[in-house]
Order: sequence, then C-alpha cells, then structure tokens
Amino acid sequence: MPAVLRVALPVPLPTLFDYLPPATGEAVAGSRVLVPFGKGKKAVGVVVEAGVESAVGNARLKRVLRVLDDAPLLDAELMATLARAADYWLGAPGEAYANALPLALREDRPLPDLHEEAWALTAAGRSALDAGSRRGGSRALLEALARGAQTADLLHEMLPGWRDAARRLDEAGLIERTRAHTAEPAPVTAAPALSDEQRQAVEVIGEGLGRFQPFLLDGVTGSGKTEVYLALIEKVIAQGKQALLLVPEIGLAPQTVRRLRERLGVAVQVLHSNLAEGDRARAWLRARSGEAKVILGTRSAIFTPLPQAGLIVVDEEHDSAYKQQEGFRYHARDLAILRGRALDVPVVLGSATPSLESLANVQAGRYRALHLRARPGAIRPPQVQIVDMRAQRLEHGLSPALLAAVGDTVVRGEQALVFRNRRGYAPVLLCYSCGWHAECPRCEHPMTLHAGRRALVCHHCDYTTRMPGQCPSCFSPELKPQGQGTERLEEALTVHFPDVPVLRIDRETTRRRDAFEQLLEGLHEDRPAILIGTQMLAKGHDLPNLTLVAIVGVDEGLHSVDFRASERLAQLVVQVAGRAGRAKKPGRVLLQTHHPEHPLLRQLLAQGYGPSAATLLEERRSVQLPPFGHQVLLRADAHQREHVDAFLADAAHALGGAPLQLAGPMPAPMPLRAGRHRGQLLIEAETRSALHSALRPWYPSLSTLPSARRVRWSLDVDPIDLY
DNA sequence: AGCACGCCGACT
DNA sequence: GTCGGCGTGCTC
Repeated sequence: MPAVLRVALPVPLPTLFDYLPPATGEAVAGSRVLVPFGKGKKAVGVVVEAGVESAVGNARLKRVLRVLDDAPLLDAELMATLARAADYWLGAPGEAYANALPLALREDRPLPDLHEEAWALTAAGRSALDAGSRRGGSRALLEALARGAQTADLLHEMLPGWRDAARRLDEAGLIERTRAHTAEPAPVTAAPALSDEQRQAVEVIGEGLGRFQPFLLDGVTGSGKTEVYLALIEKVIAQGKQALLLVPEIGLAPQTVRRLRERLGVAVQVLHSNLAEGDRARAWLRARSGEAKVILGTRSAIFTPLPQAGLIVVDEEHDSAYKQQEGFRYHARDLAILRGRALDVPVVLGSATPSLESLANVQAGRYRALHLRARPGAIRPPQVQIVDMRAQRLEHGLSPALLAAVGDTVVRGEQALVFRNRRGYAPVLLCYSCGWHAECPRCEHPMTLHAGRRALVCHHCDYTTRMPGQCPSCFSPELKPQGQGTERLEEALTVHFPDVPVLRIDRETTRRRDAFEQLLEGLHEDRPAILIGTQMLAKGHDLPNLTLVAIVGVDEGLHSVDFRASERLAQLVVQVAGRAGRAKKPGRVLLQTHHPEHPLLRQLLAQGYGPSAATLLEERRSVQLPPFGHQVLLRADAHQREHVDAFLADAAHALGGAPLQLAGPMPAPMPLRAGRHRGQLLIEAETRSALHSALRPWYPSLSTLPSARRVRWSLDVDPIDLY
C-alpha cells in the first residue's frame, strides 16, 4: 500500500479521503490541497494526515493536483481541536474543517493580501492633478489622494462611487494600489477605577494567565464585566499575546469594538458572518500571523487561529446563539473550553444569568466562579413586582396597573419598555361564529395576524396569505384576533398615550440594515417614550432614561414541555429587567402574569437569578436531565411520514443493545413543519463516555442506511431544544 | 451536499 | 417522440 495523504473535504460525510501525494511539492498536515473529487470536479481540502497507509484500494486513489500552502494554514492546535470537535459533536470532519476556514480560504486562489486595500497617486498622477487634466469623479479622486494614500474604506465614505474613477485612473497609470499601514489607534480613554470586586476578578484571573483554567464571571447587568475583560485583555497585550472575545451576536459587536479600540490602542479584528468574505479572510489571516492582538467575533470566530494565545473570553455565555443549529452543530462556548485547554490559557465565561451547564461545572469544581454583585453608579437593583392578571379588566392584554405604571413613567419624562416575545398583531385569528381559526396548511399551526400588512403569517415556515375579510368556513364577518403581539401592543399604547412617541422594535421594524440603530437614535435620551420590543431588546444598547420595564406574556415559559424553558424564562426575565434603571435613575420592573404563585417566579423575584438557577439545577439533577444526564437527538424529516418512521426505526435498531436510554422513535413536538413530517429519537446516558462510545460507530453507519436516503436527518449532541 | 445515471409520466 | 420528476449510488 502506498503512503497517502488523508484529506478533509467540505462534504457532509463521516469520512476523510485518501489521495496520492502531489507530483511536485510536499503537503503537510494543516495545508490545503486542490484535489480531483467526483466526476470531473475539483475541491479544496485540508490535509489531516500525511504519509499514512491507505485504507482504500489502490485503483481508487487519485493524486493531489496541487499543494496550496507550503506551510500549514491551520496550526497543530487548531487541527487537533477540530478533530476533537468533529468527534465530540458527531459531525462530518470535512464540515468541521470547512467551518473553521473563511469561505475565501476554501477556494483555489492565492491568499488575500493581509493589508487593507489602499490607493495612492503615481508621479504621473500628480502631474495630471497639477495640470488639471481630469474632470468629475476622476478629479475628485486625484484630489482625495493628493495628500497621501487612502484606504478603500475611507474612499467609500468620502467618494461613493469612486471605484469607476479608480479603474480609469489605474489603467491610465495615474494611481496605484499600495499597502496601507493601519495606524495603531492611540488609546483615548483611560481605564476607570475598578470596584473591589472587579479588581479582585482581574487579579485572580490575571494570576492564572499562561495556564488553562475556566472561570465563570457571574455579574449582574451593569456590574462592569466588560471592564474586567478590558483590564485582562490589557494585561494579555502587554505580554505580547492575543485575546479572543466572543459575543453572541453581531449587533453587540460595534459598541464593544469601539470600547476596545478606545481603551486598548491596538487594532481590533472583527470576525463575524456578516463581514464580506475578503474581509473575513483578512481578519482570520491577521490573527494567524499574530498581527491581530484582539479578535472580537461571534460563534464562528472560535475557530480563529491564535498562535500567541493569551486569553479567551465568552461574553453572555448562556446565550443560545453560541450553538450552531445546522450542519456541524458545535457549541462555541464548549469549544472555547476545548481550545483554552489545548492552548493553555484561561477561559472567562461571563454572564449575568449563567447557564445551568456552567453553574454545574462550578459546583463540580471544574470552573472557578467570580462574582460581581455591585452595579457601579446605580443606586440599587431594580425592584421587580408581579402584576396579577387574573380578575383584571385588560386593555388589549395590558392590565390597569401596568398602564398606570407606564403613565407615571412618561409623565416623569422617562421611558418605558413593554416586553413581549411575540411578533405580529395577534397569534390567532378566530371566527366567533363557527370556531374556525386560521391555520398554516404546511405546519398545522395557528397563523399570526399581521394587521399592518393585512396578512396571516406562519411563524414556523413564513407561509403567508392575505387576511380574510370573512370566515372562509361559515362566511361570518366575526373574525376576532386572539391574544396580543407587539404590533397590537403598539396600537393599544399609541391610543392610550397619544402624546408620547411609541416605538416598536422587532424583526419586522428592523428588517432593514441599521434600522435598529436608527430607531434607537431617533429616541431622545431625555424625552419620554414607550418602547415595545421582543427578544431583540433584551440585550445590548444602553438606554439611560429607561426606568420601567413591563414584561408581558411570559406565561408560556412556565408550562412548556421543553425542560429548558424555565431556565430560559429566568434568564430572559433577568436580562430584560436589567435594562431598567441604569445610570442614576432607579428602575422598576413589572411582571404581568396569570400565575403569580408560580414557584419559579416567586423565587426569582424574592431571591434573584442565582438561587433560582440553583433550584432549577437541583431539579435537573433529581431527574438526571442535562447537565447531569447527557443527550443526543437524532432528527429526521421527509414529505412522507413513512420514510421518517422507517429511517428512525432502522437507526434505533442499528444502535443494538448499547446501554443507553432511548425515547422514541416518536413524532417531533412539531410533527409537521413546512409540509414535512418530522420525527426524532432521543438517546440519553448517564455518562458522556457511554454515550460517545456507542454513538461514535453509529454515526457513520447511519449514512449507509438505505432509508437514510429518503429523509433529511441530523444528529445533535447536547441539543439545546428538542424541536 | 452535489452530481450522474436511469427509469416512468405528460407535454412542447 | 422528449423533458423532467426523484430514487439510487458514489465521492479517496
């Protein structure tokens, strides 16, 4: 058997592919190679192993066409971490490697220039400018470059549409591309004095620099977690090392970047999926070269190479956005721990509402907890008060007490937020004559009425129809919206408070890019206003004049079949409540519910998140649910239910007599979605090792099942929802 | 996944 | 007569 290269290719298959070494050049592990793949196709893959004996027949082997990297693009640590990650999350190895590389680096092209695109005048260009020979956009560009080279970014700002002129002038030899040296921004803001708790956290974590240790930084909203990150990052940079900071969503990035740049005086690389592919690749490569000292990014940034790693921070670690929900279903927080161990650096997980997983790790002694209790600058934490909705005359779902509180707030010139985690006008449209209600034909779920668009929308599959004028079943005009969404609350509050600006912030009103920022900018800081919002408003943005938060309709979370619903509810309530009463004004939080006696709500109000989470954790322990038991969910869907059933039955059978608990095969909690029948098989075990040793061989065997061809299926290790 | 091959239905 | 539906096999 000849020695071959084992290559990971971006296909959702459980295997690697063997190739004969290239005719010229040498490929080493971590390098990219161009290979023939399939019939007449080529693919870019990553060499996982070199000089190994092939497991497939000689005749099937093809030869590597070309080596794309002389030196490994992915270093040994990333390679090892990716292999472990693919093994842990039962993912296709090729997909794990593909996830780690920005798209622009998965193509057969030279690496993009590390340096920012910039343009400068040539000598000919200067003469042309002096001679005044060009007109219009060309002249404007020459003038813009007269004082020195400019980056493409700046040119975009100064001269929109400069590209045409640049092409003409470049062809004429009047301007040329140069390398911009990104000037290191000077730090402009000084570090504020840290509180005792902040200083202690910085000290404890700072002492641990240079070795692996996970920390849970548990600090209430506004307690200054970010200052702790900043102080630690400063220390790391002073040692000439790199810091990686993860945030759950892009929306939170701009303000954090600004703060980092202003404070640290080093270039901060931003890395998230909304970036243009070229920029993304450049940021990734700058991290790889060690040039980028601070990397800020969302989930996928956990795959950034860190040759001089010093620290990894995961902000808002409880956030479910860290879990990838398709393809390679990794969890960036868990991957951060994996990388921290491999790189021998501390990992800081920060949250005001830590996940039960992390709290269990603290209890088990694996993570060290650090607490920030104080809200610097705040007089006291907001007082939370329950509004009992029972036996109340409601106005579009809003109780008199809630409306009165909103009224008091705006009269004082302050702002109120009404939080409702449901878009649209009403979640159900019901016929009062015959009981018909609008239902999505593809999901068999009630459709949400969007009154402004005069449409019925299925929030599960986006199927949309026109709002009917009469009941399609009995032709009665008595169609009544049931329940309240943000759109209806907006209408009700606009009617109730005609003199106060009412602002709705949800996916509908922020569809356009930057709409979120624009909406909030339109909000005068010192003027009264009423905001209505979904999840989106639970985090980010400092609203200094917001003193009342009214939470409406969280009751669904109290009785959900999903065992994580109560954890999420507690986190949501605390996060939303944390929006109230920043700066100098005390905040107030109202929680409107039909279940004022619910133990979770009572404990949350009386004792706060920590004790409530501890109770939830004990409940999980007593029934061996995660994080005490371990789960893997096999999902499948197809147009025909029989295909789903057949596949899941085969899959369960293939598990043989492994010592695992099986739930199912059974229909998914939503058995029909977008016209596809859905089913699942839940596999549980007391230990991860038991689970993994049984499932490791099972995963590749699933792809060979004939019944697997007739369904879409996926494996989800540590699923965060069972839908 | 992405693609080719191959076998049956309803149209230019 | 053929275009095209998707079931099946395969990717070193």
